[in-house]
Amino acid sequence: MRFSTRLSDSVHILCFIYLNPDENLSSERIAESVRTNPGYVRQLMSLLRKAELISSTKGHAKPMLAKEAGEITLRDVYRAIEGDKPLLHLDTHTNPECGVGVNIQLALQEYYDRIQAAAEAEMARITLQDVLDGYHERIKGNKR
Amino acid sequence: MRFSTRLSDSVHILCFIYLNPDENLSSERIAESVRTNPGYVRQLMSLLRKAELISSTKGHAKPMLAKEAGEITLRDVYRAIEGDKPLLHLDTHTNPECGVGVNIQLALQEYYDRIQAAAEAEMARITLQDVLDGYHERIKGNKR
DNA sequence: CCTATTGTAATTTTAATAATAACAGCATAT
DNA sequence: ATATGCTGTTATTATTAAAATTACAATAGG
Repeated sequence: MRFSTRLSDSVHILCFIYLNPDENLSSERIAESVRTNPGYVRQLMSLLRKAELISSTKGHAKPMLAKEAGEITLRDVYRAIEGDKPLLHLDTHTNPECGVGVNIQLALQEYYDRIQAAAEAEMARITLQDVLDGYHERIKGNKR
Repeated sequence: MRFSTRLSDSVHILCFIYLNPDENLSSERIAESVRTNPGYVRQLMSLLRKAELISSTKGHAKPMLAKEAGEITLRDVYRAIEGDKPLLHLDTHTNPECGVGVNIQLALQEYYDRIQAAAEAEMARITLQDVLDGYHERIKGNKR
């Protein structure tokens, strides 16, 4: 497959909502910024809404963050979008007649869980506000 | 794309080499255990050899670990196989006319780097020996 | 009522990965 | 030395998850 940009796109959407609180924010307008199509934006927003990170109502183009930007972490967004899908994947298709493969993979799971936990712990330390701060610094820098 | 099992398969290969030090270990024999084809096994082994994790010679079916199992970390394997490819990917295809997208993505990079570093730091704490220990415990457990 | 938009699902296209195939070159045995 | 088996490498094809696209019922607001 192509590799996933869903987390990046979701953060983009959240920032875009934060940065445009008053305007009419249709999925089409957001899609223009992400350079994708409104359907994809609405799919991601649907997941963000189910995770209670944004609020939005059918027919009304005014999505809003449901929490402060400082209260939304990258882990919240990751879990909203990816659910339990991990960063690393076992090969679950090894030869079952050769016990080595199966048991190595099962042993690996335990360590992959640790790696996943370390990554998610770091995600939990990063908020949408941090990303927005980085964004604003960049904007300032460009104006110099 | 389908998601990558290259790291898992590479660990499998390394363990298989460790566990079968004397036998004739052709890529075909390893491929049977991974349930894949010899060409794929040789591709991964080529990367492992370039990273000096194994040694092998053309025409001679006797690959060997180039280091102690306790000296090979998951980060070594990950970097051998994936190089600089990260776990999380920016969307580098946002609308350049809308500065928001571009700058949000650039701001994100800094935080993705932190997440990648956290994940790799945990990988660096896990050795092939750890995985082998987990494997042996599992084998023992099954015999009970 | 009419228009714009959401929320959702179904289908198609794209692209990274794994599978497959092919072959020159080396090692070992006979 | 010759034959056989295997490696190392490259090229091509198939597979499959992600993104793009399409469609439409349902709601908000004028």
